[in-house]
Amino acid sequence: MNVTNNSTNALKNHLLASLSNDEFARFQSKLEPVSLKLGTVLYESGDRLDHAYFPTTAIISLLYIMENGSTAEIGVVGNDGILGIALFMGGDTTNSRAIVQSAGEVFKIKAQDLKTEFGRGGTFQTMLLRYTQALMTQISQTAVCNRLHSLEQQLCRWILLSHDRLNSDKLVMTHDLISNMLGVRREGVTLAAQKLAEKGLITNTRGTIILIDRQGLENAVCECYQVVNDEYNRLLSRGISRTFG
Amino acid sequence: MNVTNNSTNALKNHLLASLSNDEFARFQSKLEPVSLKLGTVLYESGDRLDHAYFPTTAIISLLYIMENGSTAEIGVVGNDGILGIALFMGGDTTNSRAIVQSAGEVFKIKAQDLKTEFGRGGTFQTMLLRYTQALMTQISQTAVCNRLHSLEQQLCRWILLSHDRLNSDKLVMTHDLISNMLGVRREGVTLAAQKLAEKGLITNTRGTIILIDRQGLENAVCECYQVVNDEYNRLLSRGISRTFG
DNA sequence: CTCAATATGTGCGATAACACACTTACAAGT
DNA sequence: ACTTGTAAGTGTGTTATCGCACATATTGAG
Repeated sequence: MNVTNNSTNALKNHLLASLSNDEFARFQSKLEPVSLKLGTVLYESGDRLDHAYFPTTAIISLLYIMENGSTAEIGVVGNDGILGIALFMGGDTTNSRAIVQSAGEVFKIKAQDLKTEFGRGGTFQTMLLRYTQALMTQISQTAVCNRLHSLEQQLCRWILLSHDRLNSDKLVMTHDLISNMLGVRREGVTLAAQKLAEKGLITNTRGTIILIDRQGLENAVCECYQVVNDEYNRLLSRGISRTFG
Repeated sequence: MNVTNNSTNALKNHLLASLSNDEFARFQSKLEPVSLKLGTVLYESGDRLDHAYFPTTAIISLLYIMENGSTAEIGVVGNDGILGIALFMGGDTTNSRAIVQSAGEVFKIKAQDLKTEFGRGGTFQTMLLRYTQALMTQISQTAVCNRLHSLEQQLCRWILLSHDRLNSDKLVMTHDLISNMLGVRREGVTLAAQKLAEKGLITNTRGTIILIDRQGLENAVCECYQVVNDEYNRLLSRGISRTFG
């Protein structure tokens, strides 16, 4: 794989794409492309972070793990963001497990390199902070949604969120995995998925959910989905985009 | 009220107390003390922020409001932090309502003054980012707690969280208000409070909860409380403290 | 083709929280 | 002392989700 290809791919990540030519030139030699398999754990809860990751086609889920082993997702990172914000926010460690929710590619960068670039200020720093702000909205909305909305609505939200970060209508994902993300029983996901399938919004086969009626899902989802989406667009809309040259 | 008094009071806020002498000297003329009554709304959801606030004795609750009017708290800000992080994170607006949960004093600063100081870098910037990181942990843990733990446990958590940010064992707070924070029914809070009172952990009278057995509450609370506490201590422990001179 | 592993479907009783309707208790002002 | 508004307590029936046990379906490896 040559450098040009790497660079082009790296620009699929919105944050990297928002760098100025100068910034990106400095940056690209520090980026290492990595392919990740479903289920790979990038950080364990409590880990000191050695690297940060810019997903391009992979999706990473941020999971909290409770003492009794139950889990719940607080947020999800795709090509819109970066995994490893604790590096520039301070603290250097994470409270969540970061696990690959959908196989794909990420670009890896050493902790120190990321910190250095953040410390320079500039567009990159601005975008990282804005992204963190957007992620906070996502986490907050998840908190509220967990409290106030039905499992069926939340499953809609989760499917749409994944779909947005994917190129495909096909989500390779077992009910069991989804139940870990949503912090509910596996049977609950099965039931909710059946309801959505009955309504013709998705198909629901072993190990895969295929999105059929995106508009229908958007009608069925709770407001939480759109609120988060709007905030991402507002904060991260690529007025600062660049082309690779 | 003279300047010396203001300054001394301002140092009750941990973030302000972490400033270097230089930084604080520059800062203190920009700070305006304000007394806040219970229920005052400092920001409404969607507002553009004109000011940020450093609480000293007041407690501010961050509430999300859903379309159907139901509400849930995502976090709470006391003398450990700052209200208005969107100003330095970017975006300048907030998604949450900020409402005074316990009357008291805050120090107000103009949006631009805060941004300027943040832009200088230094200890202050570091502390603000670390605080934001700690707040994210609080919000995340709330998300998970909402999903996985019982109302009674969450009420414990909420009482302890408030107590930590207060000088008193007396929480002036109706069940109705608490139910808005926790995103549950008022009757649910009544029931949970009764159980805690039966166990001798609190007294439960009209409009006031008095904390009786702090250790007992800590035994009854879910793990979420301690996780958040530890993270605050880790990120914000005042190794960088100063005395006013 | 068969088996083993894995994923999904189903049934049932238990429970926590819900919605709603109402009563009781308290406190402040006239 | 009485009224009024507000806070808290109570009762009943409903619902969503849980926990567990087990049946069925699908897939991949041998």
